[in-house]
Amino acid sequence: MTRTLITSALPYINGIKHLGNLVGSQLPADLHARYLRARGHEVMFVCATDEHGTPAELAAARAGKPVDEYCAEMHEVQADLARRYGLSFDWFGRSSSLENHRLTQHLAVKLWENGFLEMRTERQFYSVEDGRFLPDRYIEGTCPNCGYERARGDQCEECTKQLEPTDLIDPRSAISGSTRLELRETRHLYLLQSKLAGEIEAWIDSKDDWPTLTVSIARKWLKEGLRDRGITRDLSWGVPAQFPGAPWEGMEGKVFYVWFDAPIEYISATAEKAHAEGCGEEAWRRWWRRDEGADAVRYIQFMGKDNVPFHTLSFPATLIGSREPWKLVDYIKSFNYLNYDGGQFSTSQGRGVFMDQALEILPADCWRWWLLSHAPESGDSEFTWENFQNTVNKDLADVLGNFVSRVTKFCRARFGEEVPAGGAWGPREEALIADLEERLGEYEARMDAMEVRKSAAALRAIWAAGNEYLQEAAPWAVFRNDPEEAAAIIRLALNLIPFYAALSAPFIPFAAERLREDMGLARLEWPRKVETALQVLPPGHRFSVPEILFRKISDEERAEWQARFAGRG
RNA sequence: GGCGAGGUAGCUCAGCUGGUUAGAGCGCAGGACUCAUAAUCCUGAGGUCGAGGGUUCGAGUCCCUCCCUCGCUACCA
Repeated sequence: MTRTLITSALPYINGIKHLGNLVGSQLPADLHARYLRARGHEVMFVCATDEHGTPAELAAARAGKPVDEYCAEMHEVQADLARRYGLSFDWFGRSSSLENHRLTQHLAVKLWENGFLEMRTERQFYSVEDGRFLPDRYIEGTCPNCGYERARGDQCEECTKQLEPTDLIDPRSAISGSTRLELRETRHLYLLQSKLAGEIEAWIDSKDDWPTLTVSIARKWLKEGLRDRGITRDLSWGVPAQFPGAPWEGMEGKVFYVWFDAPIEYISATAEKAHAEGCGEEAWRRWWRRDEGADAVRYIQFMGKDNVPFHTLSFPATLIGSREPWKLVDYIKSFNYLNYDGGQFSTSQGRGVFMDQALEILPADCWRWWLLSHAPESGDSEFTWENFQNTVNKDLADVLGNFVSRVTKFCRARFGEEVPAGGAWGPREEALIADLEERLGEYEARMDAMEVRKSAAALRAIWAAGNEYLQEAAPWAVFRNDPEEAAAIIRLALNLIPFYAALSAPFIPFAAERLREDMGLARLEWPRKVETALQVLPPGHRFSVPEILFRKISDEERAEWQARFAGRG
């Protein structure tokens, strides 16, 4: 049996994510995980909150809470949202876990021993009033080029000129506005990516099946020359830069950079699960250590395009440089951005729909379906309320929901709430089965290839096939003269419902579960053969007519939501 | 500025290594049906494939120039 390891980019801890974040990593990862499990694969699907870094500290300060407490709370909020969206993580961990502290320090030590870390002294702005060193982005001042007064230390947003913080006129802290800034010396560990560039490039070159988006981003960085990267920061919240249980001379009071420890959490999260469940170390190591079975694992990462450099370059550099047999990613599925109604989602402006708000107005499956069927795979894609309304109403309510409705209600009216006996399938049914067999093959091929939008289209076509069949077979007309034949038609149509539920579960798990229950089945089986699958409900099998599976979105609601989420500014 | 991605029907998007009249879904128009969430099914009308040049027997697909959008540019994550 194939074992598949799936990781989704880690959502950052400082707030609730918007739908663009969801569709860029966690949701497609969940789709694939659910699909593979249904096909009988052993899957390990892990995710976690990414909890370190300056923004987490600042968000905690704004909330008036200690950072560890803030992170613990936000982790629960995100975990709860994940559950409500049906994200089927085998483990949803925390990058602040003990496991991650240990492993991050372990890997750093290995890198140090192998000569891939170096201590360097540099000068950096220190804000006396904030009591902290400031990342370039957190320094504001007047742009020497265009005079814009709110230019950031890395770039002026007005004239797009690249800047150094020292270029700024009247530099001040973006956090407090304080101008008491001093250049102070500080020492940091650097990951010598330049020494590993050759190995990384060879590794990237061996991946001939990766999406162009993934590879082109990685190649670009390699072409420009992989630079060494500082992996420690002068912060208090994070993985202490020290040896496991012992100080690291010169690194006192420093923590590892969030981007160094975050991807390591993929591994640590698997260990968290093993420990939480009282399993031995081998329970997680068989997924991650090539010397302990991970060579038989296919490892797939899902992420937005902004994460690609870290997953194609710096994280592999960490693992390769450790000279330990860690599992490297086999396939990276990356996504572009989802735009919102002609612009971008904006957390600061409250523009667009956020994960919690979305669930206030509609069930998770509606969002899952729209987002996945419009996933930004080839380029940035666009969310509009009109498109969303049309898609939900047409695909979910009319094509799928109404199919279930018309079949079950017709059966109840003519035969009662049980699968009718009598009649036999003829050429029309054989043709449908052959057609479905082909469509199923298409759907599976798309899902195997992780072509998300095309998978959705293939699934929709399977739903539509049921309506086409009913229209042609017209059991309501046949019933008048030949109730037996009508019974055979309806028996087949009823059996399409669990068939659809099984195939649709990766996309719309909640609706699939309701259908399973209403059709009186203990579990849904992925169809091996269409003809067999369409006989799981035998004559006499009881069912109940489902409630409306998906209600429609009215024009009034659409208009109201459009106004509500337009944001300010 | 540099680099990357993209600009294809009203909308959201497919179009692999260049090859007959450029596709899908939605929307729209007409028809059929009446079991169903005023649902479904069938048919149809819509595009000088961002602009201009070039290569070729032949280009949405390759080359050049230009225009527009978005992203990245390594200390936001």
